[in-house]
Amino acid sequence: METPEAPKRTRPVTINDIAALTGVAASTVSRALSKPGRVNAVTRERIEAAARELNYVPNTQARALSSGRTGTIAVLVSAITNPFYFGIIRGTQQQLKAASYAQLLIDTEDSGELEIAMLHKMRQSLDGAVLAASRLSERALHNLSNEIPIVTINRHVEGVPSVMIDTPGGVSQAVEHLISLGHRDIVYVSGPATSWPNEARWHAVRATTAAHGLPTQRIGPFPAERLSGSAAADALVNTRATACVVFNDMLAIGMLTRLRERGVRVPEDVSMVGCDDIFGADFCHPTLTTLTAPIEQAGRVAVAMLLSLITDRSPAHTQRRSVVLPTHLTIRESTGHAVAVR
Amino acid sequence: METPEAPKRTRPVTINDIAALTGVAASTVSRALSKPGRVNAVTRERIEAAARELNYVPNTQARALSSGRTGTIAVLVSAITNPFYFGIIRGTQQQLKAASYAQLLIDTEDSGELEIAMLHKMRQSLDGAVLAASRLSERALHNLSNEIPIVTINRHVEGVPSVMIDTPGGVSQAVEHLISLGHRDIVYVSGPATSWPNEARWHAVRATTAAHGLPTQRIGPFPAERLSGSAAADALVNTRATACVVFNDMLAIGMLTRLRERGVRVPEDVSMVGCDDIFGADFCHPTLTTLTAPIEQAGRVAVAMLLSLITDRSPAHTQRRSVVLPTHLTIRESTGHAVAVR
DNA sequence: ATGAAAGCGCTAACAT
DNA sequence: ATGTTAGCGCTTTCAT
Repeated sequence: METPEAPKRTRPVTINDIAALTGVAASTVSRALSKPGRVNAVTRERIEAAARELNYVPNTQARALSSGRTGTIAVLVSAITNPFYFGIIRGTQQQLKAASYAQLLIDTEDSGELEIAMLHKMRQSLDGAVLAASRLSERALHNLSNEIPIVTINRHVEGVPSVMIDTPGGVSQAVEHLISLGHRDIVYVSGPATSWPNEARWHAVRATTAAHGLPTQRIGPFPAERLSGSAAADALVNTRATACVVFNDMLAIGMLTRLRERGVRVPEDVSMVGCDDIFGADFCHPTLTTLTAPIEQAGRVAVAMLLSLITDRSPAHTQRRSVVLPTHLTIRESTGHAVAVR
Repeated sequence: METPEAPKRTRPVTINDIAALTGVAASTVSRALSKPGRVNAVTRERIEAAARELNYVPNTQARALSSGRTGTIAVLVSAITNPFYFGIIRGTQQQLKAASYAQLLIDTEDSGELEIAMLHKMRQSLDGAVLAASRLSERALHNLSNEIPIVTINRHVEGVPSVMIDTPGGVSQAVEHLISLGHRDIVYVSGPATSWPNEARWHAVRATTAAHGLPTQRIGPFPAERLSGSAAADALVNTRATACVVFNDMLAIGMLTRLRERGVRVPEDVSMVGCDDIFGADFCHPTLTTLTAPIEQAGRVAVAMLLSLITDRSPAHTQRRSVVLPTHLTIRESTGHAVAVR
């Protein structure tokens, strides 16, 4: 690395230093560095050489101030503890790094107010934002989208570009799987009432069971946390259902723990399907049958869309407004044949 | 929220607008907003009222450009997939938000080159950095620390403020625990060779076994990933040891999976102790006896130190240069009595 | 193709 | 206590 050896804090090199060294104007240096091609090839090379020699690093603040582009993208997650968001963040990180953007991480703590407040405050220091799990109203999202480029994940609002993970589609598959195992009494364990995907998953469960002429019910809502699993598990036992689809793996893993404590065997007594396939779903006990979501990919795609939104001059209608990523059912140990009688 | 209703993108409000509205100079507005107390109470209130009315949001770039303070702290992690770092990030996030700092997340991909390159490039857009798991040499860290305020986590270099999680101290406790269960042949499963904590943990294992007159050996090094657990597990079986201390939980959980596949029972055939107590250590199978580290707290403390480093005018020697956070042994299912014969 | 000059929004001396 | 004036480093017209 060309790190300066001197430990003393020294005045950073600016384009003026390069200009002085090469005998051109500062504006030429700026052009040579930010839009090569708009400058003579040989002078550009001289400038680049000088920049390298002086170990020049552009000042992003100054650039942002005059150009309006900050080179920073915010990624908003609703609760940084949830491994689901680890995957998202990992995906966005990869894609942003590849495009030389910086990633500002914001935890909205599941609060729509905080979400809008943060975005509003940082609006000027951002080129755009990825909203993973927005709690905002359709209208708020719509307005926001006119203020600053945004892409949502798992939240669809007309006119706002989004990446949807097709968990509802997968849920149908999961329910079919349970039915094929002989289950006739399937309940949906509901996540937070404010969660958009939660509603979608519930509808998918209901539609699929209905198509088979089976009844269904939902229990909850429960916070999507491991600790809430206890309450959810107890509620589940009370229903006397033989199988359940759980809002997400986080909650499902919490339920598994509680069921074990109570001596309810999975899958012998009750089968369970989770959603997401987060870190841990493959090594909990029993391992969890779940809807594997392309989480990391969702992060990558969201950033790709956002950057094209920012960069492209193409008219809005040319842009892909929304993409849907498929999920698939990963069958592990937590689902099995229904027993004849409970 | 005081979000403007108009969806049209409009020129942001500046201090000049406030100045014009209140009839004072822009500099007074600046003072009133950033250092109240240096301005008359009533004019300040008028200014604040106007700012509120116009829905003013300071432009961080401009502020950074002229003041040199960016209000941004970088947090560098070596591999964003590891849940250990999510604990750190959660801690830093909390503390930074409380102090109204923005958090820039950087994944160094376990590369010292990337680490120094990123920091060097962003030096001017940062007020400081938290290095969780630095791969840099002592000298590089020392130099860096003169360029920009940094606090390291789990890496001690003279003159560089650090937060140390006392896992080595806990390791001794873990080894005592195993010895008390009758184990006489304990191996250390090594993490990455470049990892500083890895060495410290190994030394602690060796010192403690030696104090009891017992032999010990290490196997590895292995990357601290779940997949590497297979190789580590196979190597462990070959040693015929009855117990092991593993570099971290990530690797340990990977080993658990492999041992199960091979029909090696934990803890009946072999006992295992991990390090960190990451997400998953309490629900893997069997649940993992491990050294619980105050991960989130480490993140919080690191930020607190960093901010005081940045803010305080107190002379360097007044600053806490280093803090050590204790760990404790959490006993779960993966450790048990040694069998007489293998 | 290049240079000169005017800001971007804010802060920080320096005056008053 | 407040106003005036210079920039911070860069990009961007507008000339040449």
